[in-house]
Amino acid sequence: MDHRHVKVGLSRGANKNEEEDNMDLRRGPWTVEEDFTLMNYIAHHGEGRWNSLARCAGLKRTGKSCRLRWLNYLRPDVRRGNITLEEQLLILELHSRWGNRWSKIAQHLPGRTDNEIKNYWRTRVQKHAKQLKCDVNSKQFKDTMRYLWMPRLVERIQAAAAGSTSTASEQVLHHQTINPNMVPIDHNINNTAVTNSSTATSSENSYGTQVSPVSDLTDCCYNYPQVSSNVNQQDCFQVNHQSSTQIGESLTSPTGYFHHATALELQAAAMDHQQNTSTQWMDGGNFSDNLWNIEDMWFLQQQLNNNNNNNNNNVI
DNA sequence: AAGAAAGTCAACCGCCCACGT
DNA sequence: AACGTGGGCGGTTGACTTTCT
Repeated sequence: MDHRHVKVGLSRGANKNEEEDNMDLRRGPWTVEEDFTLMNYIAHHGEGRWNSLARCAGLKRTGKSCRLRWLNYLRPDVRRGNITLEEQLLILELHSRWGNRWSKIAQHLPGRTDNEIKNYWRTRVQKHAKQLKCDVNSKQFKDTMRYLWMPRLVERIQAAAAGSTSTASEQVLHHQTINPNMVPIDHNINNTAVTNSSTATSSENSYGTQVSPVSDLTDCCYNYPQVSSNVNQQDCFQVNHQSSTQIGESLTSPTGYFHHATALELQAAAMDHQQNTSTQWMDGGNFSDNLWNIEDMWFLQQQLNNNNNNNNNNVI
């Protein structure tokens, strides 16, 4: 570990005393001793007034650094480990509503920090926007999230709930049959599901943060390389519009798979959304109803068809 | 086996705003 | 009103790990 001692320049508005205090401040990764010092001080004196806290605690850190370390790592209610399927779904939904308002999104994911959610978005979601060669804020990408990723996430939530007592292969079967109107054709999807379902343990990286192999968003869009390599986008999934009347029977509201608090938060968020007039994905108060609007799926299918026609025309 | 590339995440930076004086 | 200060926020960096070739 490289524990650097760095001369830190003056922040805006810093006075002469602070200039002296700011000299020889530590930067970089926190040591166990520093963590203990900070936790101990906050336990006795509480948080806030971070600059004076840093001084009084004897930490050679900026107040900001102390605050960040406390909020993102040391706080007792910080949840570490897998970002669950439900949390991923919530992040996608809330980001569609609020954009990069990470702290606001984090308020709806108890124990998660804005930094963690931001990192999740940048490393997992934006990566796939790149693969799609489209802007993360584009309508195409948002439609893809809404019509492809989110339904598939819900499917996986359902599969995880139903498959908690079933074998991996049964879970795959469940994945394939749970929605007869949206059948993944790309075998990579199923292979991925087999691989991931059979991998019961989570991979843990060096930072101690677990990334669930089952819940990772990547699994929901392994067909994107096809899209970006000019393979017919219809291969991503099929929608049998003629049998759309079966949808109501075959689909279950995803809300029921959220834990109670999250469901309430979603409802609150939906109410909040209703008060906003900006165009968003969910034009109503009921998240599940809108998520599972088959007419929307049909709409996207038409969009994809149009896109393909345009692409073909361009090629010709 | 080794180097390159990609992925991950803690930590930092700079801007901004609220509040006190 | 103007200024100083603390703190919150989103964007970015870079160290480290994992995966790929």
